Amino acid sequence: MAKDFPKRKDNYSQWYNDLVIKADLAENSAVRGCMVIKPYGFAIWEKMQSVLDKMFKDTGHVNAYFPLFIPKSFFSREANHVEGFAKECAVVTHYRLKNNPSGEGIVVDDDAKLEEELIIRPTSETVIWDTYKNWIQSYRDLPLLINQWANVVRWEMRTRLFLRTAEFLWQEGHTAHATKDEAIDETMKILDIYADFAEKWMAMPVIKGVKSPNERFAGAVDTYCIEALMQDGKALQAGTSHFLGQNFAKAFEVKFLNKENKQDYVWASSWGVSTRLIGALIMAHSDDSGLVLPPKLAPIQVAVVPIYKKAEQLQTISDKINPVVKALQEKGISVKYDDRDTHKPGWKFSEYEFKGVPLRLAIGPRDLENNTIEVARRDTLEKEIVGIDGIVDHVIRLLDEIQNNLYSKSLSFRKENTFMVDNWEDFKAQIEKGGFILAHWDGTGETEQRIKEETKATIRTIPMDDDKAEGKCVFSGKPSERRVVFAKAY
RNA sequence: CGGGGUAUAGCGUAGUCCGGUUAGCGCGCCUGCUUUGGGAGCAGGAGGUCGCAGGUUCAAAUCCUGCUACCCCGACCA
Repeated sequence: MAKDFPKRKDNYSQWYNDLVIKADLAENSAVRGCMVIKPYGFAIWEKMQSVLDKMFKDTGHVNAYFPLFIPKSFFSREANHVEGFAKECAVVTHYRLKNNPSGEGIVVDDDAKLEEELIIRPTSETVIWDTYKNWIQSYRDLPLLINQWANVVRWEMRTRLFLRTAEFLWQEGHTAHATKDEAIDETMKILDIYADFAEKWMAMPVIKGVKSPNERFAGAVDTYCIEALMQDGKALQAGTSHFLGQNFAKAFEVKFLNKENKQDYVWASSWGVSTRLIGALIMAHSDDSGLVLPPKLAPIQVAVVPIYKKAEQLQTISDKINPVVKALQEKGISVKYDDRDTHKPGWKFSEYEFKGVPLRLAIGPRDLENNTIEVARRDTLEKEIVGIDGIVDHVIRLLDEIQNNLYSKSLSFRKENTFMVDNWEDFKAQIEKGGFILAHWDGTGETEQRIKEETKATIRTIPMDDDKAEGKCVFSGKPSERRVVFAKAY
């Protein structure tokens, strides 16, 4: 399986594409730009979902579901919004097929043309705000804190598994608030949740910040994001949280009576993360031996491989290991005891290694004799023989260590690939090599555009945590009040 | 959506330029025996509308036209 597997340094995008396919995460479908998420890949998404869903619910959000189809007229209500999405919408125009009157097959029935075309949602702000209008009359109806897990469609020109597909799965939160401050607080709260999730669960360090106007979500007042650095030196936007101001409230006439008995427009936020996170996860940790998964999101955390010659030997091993498997499961660890006799141990080793299972235990006749077990960790590819008696605690400790190790490795990588740059020549040279560039920017869209044209690099984010330090724009030399993060991006 | 490339068994490929036996090979798959601590060995076997649709020809994987999908590079984007 890992035979003929490309190395990252030779061809990074080939490496990624092959990894997704060979690790059995997803494949291309019969429909252009759409993917089939296979069980192993979907299991990662399910883990992500369950963690995020709990985080949302713990902060007072509830789930609901809004329709896949959006009437075309809804879209034109918010001018920036429609402009941002119009070019990539799939449109339903008919509701019936019929047998081809002049031959084989089946054709669209022209008599079944829809009065008004339906857009397949690229995002749900419009249909949701059209609904919220009916739900909100008074400040007592606020805040409204709703999330939905859904699929959306954006007709992308160029697609890549997980990173950009025409259809993808995500969650989209849509909240309504009585005051501006409350809506901004919500936007920030979610950004913190996303950053927490990325760092604590995905073991992937991120920079929190705000997008420049050019990169802002269509219809938002401000777009906040978490931005991660991939191993090839390109940036990946991993999540976004938008402060929508009163833009959608005004577009959809969502007003409420405040405590002073005055009509006001509702303040809003929206936020989302998608199956793109799986792409981020893959690129953050995996190596030339295949996928590497952080224990907290790995569908299988521990694989156990018995080594035996005859059936009665397997029985002896199973008798020895089953209590261990059970004890691990009782600690909440997902263990796969792989006693299939259709594959050999060496084959299984390679399989679990390539699929990124964090820990592998192997037990054979020698171990039975010595009361030991072999432990192999995926992150370092190290193996050790340990006594079987303390194995449960050892495994728990190791999983924790692997989780932390992956995070600190990613963090060191980011530090080594983040550069302060103060002149234009250095900027151009460094962008070619990749990484995050911290440079001064004069704050204008023109400069941002010029830099993009000359180097392909964009402002990934204007960091929130940094200390401000004045300087001169790396491109124009005009005054700048802070450094921003430049990079080439996915 | 523009430029370039590719499409032959589940996967990877030879053959295509220059049309002509039964489309060849490796991996995988099936059966049997021997194996099993890093992707086993030997023997036998199954598996092909040559991406799809037309056309040229006595004859098409091979030549021509159209279409589709994927990959790379651009523009667009989570």
